[in-house]
Amino acid sequence: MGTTQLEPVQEPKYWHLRTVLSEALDSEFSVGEILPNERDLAARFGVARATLRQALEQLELEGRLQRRRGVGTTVAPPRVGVAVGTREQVWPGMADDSWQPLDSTLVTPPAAVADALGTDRDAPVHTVRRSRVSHGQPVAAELLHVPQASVPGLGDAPAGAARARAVLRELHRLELAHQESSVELGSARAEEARELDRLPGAPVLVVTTRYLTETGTAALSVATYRADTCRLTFGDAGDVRVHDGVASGVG
Amino acid sequence: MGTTQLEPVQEPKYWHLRTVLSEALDSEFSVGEILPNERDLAARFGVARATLRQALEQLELEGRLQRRRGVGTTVAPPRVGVAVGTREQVWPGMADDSWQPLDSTLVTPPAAVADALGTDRDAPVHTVRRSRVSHGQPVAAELLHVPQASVPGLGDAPAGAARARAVLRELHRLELAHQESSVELGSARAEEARELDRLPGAPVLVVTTRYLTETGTAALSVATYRADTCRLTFGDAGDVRVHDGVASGVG
DNA sequence: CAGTGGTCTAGACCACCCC
DNA sequence: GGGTGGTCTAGACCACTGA
Repeated sequence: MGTTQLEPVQEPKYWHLRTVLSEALDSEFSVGEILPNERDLAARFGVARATLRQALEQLELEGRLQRRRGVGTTVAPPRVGVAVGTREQVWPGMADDSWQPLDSTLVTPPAAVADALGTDRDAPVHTVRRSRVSHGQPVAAELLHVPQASVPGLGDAPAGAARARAVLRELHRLELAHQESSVELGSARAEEARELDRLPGAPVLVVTTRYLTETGTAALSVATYRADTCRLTFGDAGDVRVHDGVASGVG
Repeated sequence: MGTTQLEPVQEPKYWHLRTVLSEALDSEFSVGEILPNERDLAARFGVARATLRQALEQLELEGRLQRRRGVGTTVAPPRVGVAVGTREQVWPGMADDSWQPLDSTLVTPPAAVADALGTDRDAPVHTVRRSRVSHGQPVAAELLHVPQASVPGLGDAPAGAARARAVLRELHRLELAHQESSVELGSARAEEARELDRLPGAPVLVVTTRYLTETGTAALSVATYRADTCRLTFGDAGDVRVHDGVASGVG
């Protein structure tokens, strides 16, 4: 990061700055290293702090940087690939323990959930909260909605994680016919942000999955993944990595 | 949007403002409607324009608003679901004409592409540019990398779209064994931004797909989708919509 | 406590669109 | 030209971290 001044260009300053910093990250910094603080960096490049922050925000969005209040800005490790769809269709919580059940409640769900499940709007639904951890860091928070009708044999498990596991166990008795997912960009609400160790509004990838039996929708999962640290993989695409931290191409 | 003042709360102003505006959008605006301009809105809520803009940025990220310089801010339609992975595996450009071939060049690719393809770093690769349109709007730009070795029978098609189609046609002669994809957040570079009718840095969903034959990687696709307008669907999840424009849950 | 990133302000000017 | 959103500034204060 030897350069001290930005040459005048016909390109927004923050965008040019992003490029300059990005190249500096490639060549002069290693993962985990702490960058100079924002006030120093801004002065060094001769821009206002707000402008510098715009560039840093871009780089954070791209998973290149990690910023923590009171601590500083560090160089982020490459995004972790998290499998969200494998070739074989399985119930949530079956052969896969990257998810950890937290608790479960029985409530009448929001209208949108009832509609997606195809149940009556006042039909009770078990909502199981699960958390996904990868490399020691929380990467996703999930709400799994299971209509009470899908798990009629559910006993009286004690509240908390035990009850969540009981719901999943009952679900596994059904035969899964099909599952379909969608991915979109969202922003973390207060509660999710806390679970994911981010601030409210942090960008997340929202994965909505519908689990279908022959007779209808047996469960609906809404999982929010940290967009800064995660790369979602489908069909075991473990290690495809092409772009330079950015939507990429032939440079 | 009757309210004029924000009650003091222990929550960032822009975040509270986002919530207020979000509710106003639900109840008092319809798709396509134009909001008051930023200066007026800021004054109406008694905040600086920068703070208001922070709230609008959130809502735009969530696909609730669309902002265009020189025009104004409008209420966005619900995100369109675009299929990126169907149960059946097919070559790009086969039974699916939502993609439009633009042109094709034969070059030695960036090292990252060569590595992902498993070819020598100096091996020539056809790079096919394609564009995807949905509901009359461009939603994605793709670079499809096909090693020359994958399409040995390629004739001398004229440059441009014809040549791009020829590459795809040759590719279809191979037998597809497997395909794997990953999705991550990125930001649009200058060229992609132009193709997608956005500004540089706009958030995009980057879908990287590897097409495999029995003998190795036959092609590599890097597609960037507009994150504000698209919901990517896997396994024909056409119309699952649960959250309120946000990473959602049981309110 | 000092130092960090996060929020917020009140202004200015620019790039773009449409009339 | 007049109006829009996009960029940029120079400052202030707040919330959080860790020594």
